[in-house]
Amino acid sequence: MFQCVFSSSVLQPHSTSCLFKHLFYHSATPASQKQPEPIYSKKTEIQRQTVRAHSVKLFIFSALQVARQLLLQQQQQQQVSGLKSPKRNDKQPALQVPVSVAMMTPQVITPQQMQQILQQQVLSPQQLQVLLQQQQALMLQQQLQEFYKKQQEQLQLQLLQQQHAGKQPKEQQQVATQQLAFQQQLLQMQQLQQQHLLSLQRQGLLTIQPGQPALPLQPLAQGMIPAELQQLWKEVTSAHTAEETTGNNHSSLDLTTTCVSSSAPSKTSLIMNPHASTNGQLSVHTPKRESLSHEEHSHSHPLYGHGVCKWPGCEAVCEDFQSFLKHLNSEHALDDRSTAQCRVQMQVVQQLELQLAKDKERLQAMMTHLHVKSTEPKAAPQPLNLVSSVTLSKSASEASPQSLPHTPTTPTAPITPVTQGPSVITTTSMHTVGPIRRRYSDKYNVPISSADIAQNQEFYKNAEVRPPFTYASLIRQAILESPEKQLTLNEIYNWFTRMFAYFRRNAATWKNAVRHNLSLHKCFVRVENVKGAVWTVDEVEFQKRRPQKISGNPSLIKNMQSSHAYCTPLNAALQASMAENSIPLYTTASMGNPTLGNLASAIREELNGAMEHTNSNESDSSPGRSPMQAVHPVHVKEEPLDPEEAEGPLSLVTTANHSPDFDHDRDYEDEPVNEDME
DNA sequence: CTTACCCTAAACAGCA
DNA sequence: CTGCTGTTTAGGGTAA
Repeated sequence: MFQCVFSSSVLQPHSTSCLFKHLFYHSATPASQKQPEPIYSKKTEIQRQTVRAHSVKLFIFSALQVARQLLLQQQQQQQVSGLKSPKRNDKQPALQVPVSVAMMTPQVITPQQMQQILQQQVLSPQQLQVLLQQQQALMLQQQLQEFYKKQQEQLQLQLLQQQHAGKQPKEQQQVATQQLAFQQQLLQMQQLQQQHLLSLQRQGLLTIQPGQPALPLQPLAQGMIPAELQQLWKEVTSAHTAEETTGNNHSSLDLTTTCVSSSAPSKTSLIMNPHASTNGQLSVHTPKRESLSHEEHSHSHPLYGHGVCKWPGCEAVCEDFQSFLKHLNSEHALDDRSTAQCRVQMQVVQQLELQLAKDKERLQAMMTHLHVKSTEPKAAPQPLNLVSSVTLSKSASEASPQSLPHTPTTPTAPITPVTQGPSVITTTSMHTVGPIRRRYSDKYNVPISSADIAQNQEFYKNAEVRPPFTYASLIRQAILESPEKQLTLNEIYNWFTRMFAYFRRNAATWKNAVRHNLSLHKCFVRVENVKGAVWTVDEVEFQKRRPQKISGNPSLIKNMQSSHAYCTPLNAALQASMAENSIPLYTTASMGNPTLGNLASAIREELNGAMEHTNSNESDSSPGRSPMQAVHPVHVKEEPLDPEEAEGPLSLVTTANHSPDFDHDRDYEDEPVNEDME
């Protein structure tokens, strides 16, 4: 698999030729910000620009081709999966959605329509997913075309400027050219990053085949100390704002804006926001495109802009600021819902911060690459083997009133903790384990939910989101995934930390819960072994609990639809927000299917599994209930440092009730976990 | 309102 | 003594 980390992975692994062009593009980018050549004539510069333009052209073209290819693949995929494809259009890939939808969506479905679709549940989750894919593909295409246009304009402008500058003294001209080139390079990077995000997101949608090997992850802030990150961030942001204010290269920025804004609304309103759907407020939808493009009017209040309440998922229209305040106080008072939404937002921020850190590092690598040619072999491939979720804990804005004393024994910056390293390994091993999973899935007739756990493990492995499974089912899953169908307690612990980022902290809490569950539930049998004691699953006993437990599943359905509870909406909203920001859930490369569609389908399948179980008493592996349903006030207490486990603040989910006061400065480094016990 | 389920917390015992 | 493992109890939340 070839994947250039150079922020333009639109090309990703699909085409070698694309990759070559892609690399050509990179190498053809002007090294002007490097040491200026002694004789740096205008001609040379123009030649370079021409070459670059050509490369960009190639790049765009091939990206478009790839986009088409992907669309075709999707179509095939759909056909395989039995979805009806009404027609196929060569020019414009046909939206393979029910006619009612397709008819009103010649191009991009509006948020309202999305919401409507979702509400009416016209589509199955798979169909929704497909729809989303297509929407994204369409948008990508549009954006790429736009990007191409902008690039051309930009280059023309550049050439003009250079011609004009030719009358100036040579030195001045040289400096100006270099500055321009560098600035544009920076801009391009930003654009490419956006492209990259988008493409990653799309890829996340596309790589849903369980057997598909996961791509290696990016390092998050490998080798970068927070200060550096901050500095970099400053640089980037200042550059960005400078460009925005000058408006000089605004054309290039437009794409970025469009990219975000155009992809935002649809997904947002699609997934997010139980609230709006329940309140029926979505009818008054104002496209986020406006509110995102310029923020001038929203200075007064971060939650108010363009006459719309910007509370996540609200979008209620408020005539003026006063009515907004009224609305804010009435609709978003301090209640459970708001608290939950706040938690969601916190997680979103957390994810975004992570993504930001990651992309900053990528940007730096790119800049480094462009500055110093000698490092170029190292720049791209190096990150591939590394994992990113590390700094999740670091930049995490988790709320923990008492977060201080938890600093692990290794408070240093972004190490690649052992917890992470293995996570990559397990990513691949996960897939090798696939057959095993399938085996017992078949064996226990639980292909759906069990597979869901497994599928979405790619997501939970990296996202610090609480898995919506009970401890019991997770333990069972862990044990069943083991070759011997038995695990020691410590191995179970390791499985938890390995498979779920969420369990890389609060060790004392969840470990206690694990032990508690092991002891409490009859389905877990302790077996004395030569080496010690191992835990096994008594499947019969486990099934016995199911009928009782299953009663909780319809509630989950209800939760999903009415969104009263936080658990599922939390995930969905999180996904939505990630999607909204074109964030590929920050480990997209490695995550098989962290997408809305998959999550939705996973949940749906889980529900189906539950329903099936209700009807036929067939076995099922995962309970429908979510631990998140219990949102307890947590009595924060000092946890002893566990040399083996990551210690951190209590999770956002459990602590958010207390304190919206986020501690951004704390290090949440995970401790190395002794994995290789198996 | 009751019941079942789930979660967290915590006390406690046994063992290395 | 400390830490891990395992058991048990208590209490709170959710949902049928």
